[in-house]
Amino acid sequence: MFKAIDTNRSFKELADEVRSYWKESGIQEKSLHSSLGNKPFRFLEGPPTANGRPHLGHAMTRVVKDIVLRYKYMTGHEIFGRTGGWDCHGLPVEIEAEKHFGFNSKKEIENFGIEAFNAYCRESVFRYIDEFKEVDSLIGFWVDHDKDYITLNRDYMESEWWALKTMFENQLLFKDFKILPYCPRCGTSLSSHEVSQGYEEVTDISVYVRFKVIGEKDTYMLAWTTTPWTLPSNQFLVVNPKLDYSLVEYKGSRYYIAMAMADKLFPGGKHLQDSIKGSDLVGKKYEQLLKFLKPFDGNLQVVGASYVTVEEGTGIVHTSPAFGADDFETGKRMKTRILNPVNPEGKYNDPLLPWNGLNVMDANPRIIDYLRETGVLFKIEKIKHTYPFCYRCKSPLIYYPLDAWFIKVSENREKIIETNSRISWYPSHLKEGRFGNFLEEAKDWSLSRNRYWGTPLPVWKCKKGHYEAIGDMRELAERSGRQLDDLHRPFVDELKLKCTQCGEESIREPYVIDTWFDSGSATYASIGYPRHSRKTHIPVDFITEAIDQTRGWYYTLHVISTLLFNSNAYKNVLTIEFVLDEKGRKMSKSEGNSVLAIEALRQNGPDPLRLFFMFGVPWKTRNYDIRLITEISRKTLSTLLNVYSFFASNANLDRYEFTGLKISSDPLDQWILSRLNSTILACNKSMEAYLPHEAFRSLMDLIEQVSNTYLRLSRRKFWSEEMTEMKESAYSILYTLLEKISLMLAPIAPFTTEYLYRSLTQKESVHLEHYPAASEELIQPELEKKFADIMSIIETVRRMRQKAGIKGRQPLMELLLFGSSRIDEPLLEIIKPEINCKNIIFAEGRDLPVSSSVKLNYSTVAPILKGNMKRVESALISSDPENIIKELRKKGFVGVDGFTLSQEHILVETVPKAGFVHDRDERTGFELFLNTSIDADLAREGLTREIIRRIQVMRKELSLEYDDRISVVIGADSATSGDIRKSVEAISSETLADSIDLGSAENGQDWDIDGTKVRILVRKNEKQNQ
RNA sequence: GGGGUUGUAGCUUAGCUUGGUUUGAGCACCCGGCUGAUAACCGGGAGGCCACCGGUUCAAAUCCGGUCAACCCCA
Repeated sequence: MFKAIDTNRSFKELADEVRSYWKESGIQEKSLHSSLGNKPFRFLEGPPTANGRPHLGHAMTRVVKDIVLRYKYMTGHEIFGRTGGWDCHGLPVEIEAEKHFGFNSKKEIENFGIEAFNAYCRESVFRYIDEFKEVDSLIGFWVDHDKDYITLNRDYMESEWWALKTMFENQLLFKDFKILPYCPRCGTSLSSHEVSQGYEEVTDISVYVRFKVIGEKDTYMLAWTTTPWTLPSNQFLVVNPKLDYSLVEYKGSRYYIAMAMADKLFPGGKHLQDSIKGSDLVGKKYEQLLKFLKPFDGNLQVVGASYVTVEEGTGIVHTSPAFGADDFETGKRMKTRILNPVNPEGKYNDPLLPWNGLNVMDANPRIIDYLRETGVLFKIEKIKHTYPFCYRCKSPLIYYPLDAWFIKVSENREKIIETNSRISWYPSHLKEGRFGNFLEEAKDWSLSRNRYWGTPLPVWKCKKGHYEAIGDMRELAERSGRQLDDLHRPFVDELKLKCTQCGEESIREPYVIDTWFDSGSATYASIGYPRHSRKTHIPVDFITEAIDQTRGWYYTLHVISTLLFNSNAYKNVLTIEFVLDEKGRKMSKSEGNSVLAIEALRQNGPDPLRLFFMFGVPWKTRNYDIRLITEISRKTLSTLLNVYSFFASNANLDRYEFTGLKISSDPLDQWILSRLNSTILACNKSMEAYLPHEAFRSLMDLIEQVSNTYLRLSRRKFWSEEMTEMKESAYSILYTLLEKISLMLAPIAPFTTEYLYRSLTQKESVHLEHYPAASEELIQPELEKKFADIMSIIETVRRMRQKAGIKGRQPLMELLLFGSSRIDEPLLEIIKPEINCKNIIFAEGRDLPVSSSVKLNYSTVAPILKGNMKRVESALISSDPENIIKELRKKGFVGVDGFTLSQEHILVETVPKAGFVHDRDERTGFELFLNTSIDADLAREGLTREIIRRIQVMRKELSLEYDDRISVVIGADSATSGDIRKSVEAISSETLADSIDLGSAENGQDWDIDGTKVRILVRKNEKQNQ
């Protein structure tokens, strides 16, 4: 027996039931701890930063991961790394903690105590992890959460220490300056995340100043800046080599300036030279503007850089490497030392400066005065712009050079570009595009953070400045003489070493590392390499995350793996776009339009949501649309369940049991088996190519055809009482369809397919089975094409019926097909009932059932006939049009009233003969003529169908079982009664009526069949025991 | 300013790799039909300068160049 199902249950309810079954029977564990084969497949989970509740975007990436992993399992892979992972460190966690305690400075944290502060951070992370796990369970993301990797675990951090030590020893980890957004009042740098919270629009004073060019008479370079306080430390001027510059004479002096800005700044100025390329200016030397500090060798010259624009300013950029990131890069490129006259409190600290001791912001107006006095100030301008302020204390940030530890990425660009060439990107444009471009410009990775909650940098420094890296806990214990349980701050800070070089005491560099190094280390640290595992999983086969990870996790994984292992970190990477709200806006907490995963699951159930994520390409944004979600699952899951329900109820009545696929000669059966196997082939191909959405689309098409074509056309087979060969074959095919579709859809909609598959097969789980392989010998592309042809013809005939105003229930005598091709006889038998036509006749060679008329084509004939037009026309009309046409066909011309007319002169019009409608089927090229004459017999058959139809409706309204028998009484006028009497047999066999009586049918239902009134009474007969 | 993606009906989209009938569906609306599984289905109506301009070609939604718009990344 096949399990009867209720097709009206919600998908959420159904999923809940399946989930309980999985739990009770340990299905998930079986899948996680077993394998259907031994091909290795390595996965790596991108660890969410667990500092917020999971939303729809999280849900989508988890669904995509799950689909790929389920597919890989079903295709006989042993999956490594099928676990979760959690990114636990970092500033976002600290900020949460600061909010909790009400802190707003580092000093407060330190007064409170790093130990207690970090203890709170650790605890807060785990609060969110529970909800992630809950979502994973609800949505069916099967990973082994007992084996999750956690970046704050000792083993994980030790792996990172190993990596950092390795890098240190290979000179890949080094200390340098970095220009960071910095708050002088708080004495701390800010992360970009923090900076972005503090932008404000302000009005500032900006200055244009002129730098005297050496060796060119009375000639200056004009530069613009909003930070006059950086002018004393000017070291370079930067131009864009590709931009056009002008030399302009203005008020007796000459100025270099970007051509685009020349007329704005020098109205009426005389252009001495235009279109000077920036590259031609490179190398020019100029005099120091404020002659206090001593510049270094190679300073005070023009250099080129592509970041210079003419959007604002002059196209010539004043550069002080201490106080700007671009500036700093320029300084580094020019291999100069940095001129920094400002101390960490934001005050000048160089006695050579007249403004020594002043806060730089306060010094600004004084410097402007000085510029004016010395004649180098060209112009002052007030501007409105956005400027970053400290989000804690509101004081303006400056960019300031700080000590920082870096990973040497820039010098290894070629390597990371080369390892990128081994990666398959989905979509492919990311490889050379967004990601590739980013690699081309890869900068050294600033690793150190002056914070508390993170993996401590395992570098110690002695009093003489010798550095040393420690690779794991045992080494640390040996060197320090103390054993630690926890590598975090503040415990690790207390350990002092003895310098191996000089014997002096070493203390740890006080930084923690960028949390992106944590997650980027997952390829090896998640398995505790090298202490707990001798092998890494590098490169893993597959990762997938949202688009923002291009510059995040994808990048850090790639860089670390390339530097440490000289390998790409992953072979295949699928990128997912964001889920937007119903109006296409980005979801955000502040807008209040973000959707929590758990809510979406509650509302839709897991499978409809999963299908929604698979509808359309994953790397295009999609709008969260509940109506669309419902529609997709209705067309697939609901349809499938209904097909099953039909199958099960009929098969149970027939006591059918599946004993293998039985293929019949029926082309309908052969066709659907061909479609099935084509689809299996397509799904395998798409899934192999990491394009699960394409597999889903193929499945949607197949499900549609199974339901609306195969099953609809096969239905009659199931009505025969005995088990015919045809019927058994159809059952076996339907069973096979349901089985294979369940298997193919299982990775995408794991709950519903489990329900369906188990109801069908009584097996343990669809998820412990192999993915179907195609029986290619059953694929018949020609037959699939022929079916598309006959479907097209059926549609065309239905259109013709409508044109002629004849219902589908009214049988017609014949359809004539004119065309060079033919349709196989068995396929004609499929068409006939669909179009309700007794005969289909190929009429090629016969005369078309049209009457033709001929008339003059006035525009072509006028020059020939001139004044004889009227006369010739009447002669033409009075002649036999058939003869005219025949002669035209034969000779190409015809004589009419003394004139010779050819084909272009005569218009032939055809009209279907009375009793026919005509249309052309575009797909097959057939000209179709449908005979619409209805004689008394046909009319009676039509009436019979109408009566049957009414009785069936009434059966349904009485909720009768398929095999319930009835008695019928029909009341009608005498002519109609006469017709019905002749059709009693047909009516009773179609409606399972034991008796059809003609009478008054009191209490029966009244029907109006196109004006004919009938009253029908239906009564259920008691079942007789056999 | 640089880089990338996307633009097909009111909405969601297929087709673009490899140029070849009149760009094909679904949702929603209206009309008609069909239905002994279905929350369905079928036909018709209305709704497309395939974003725009140019080029290649016998032929362009498709290939190439440019423009515009939206979004994303970077500065």
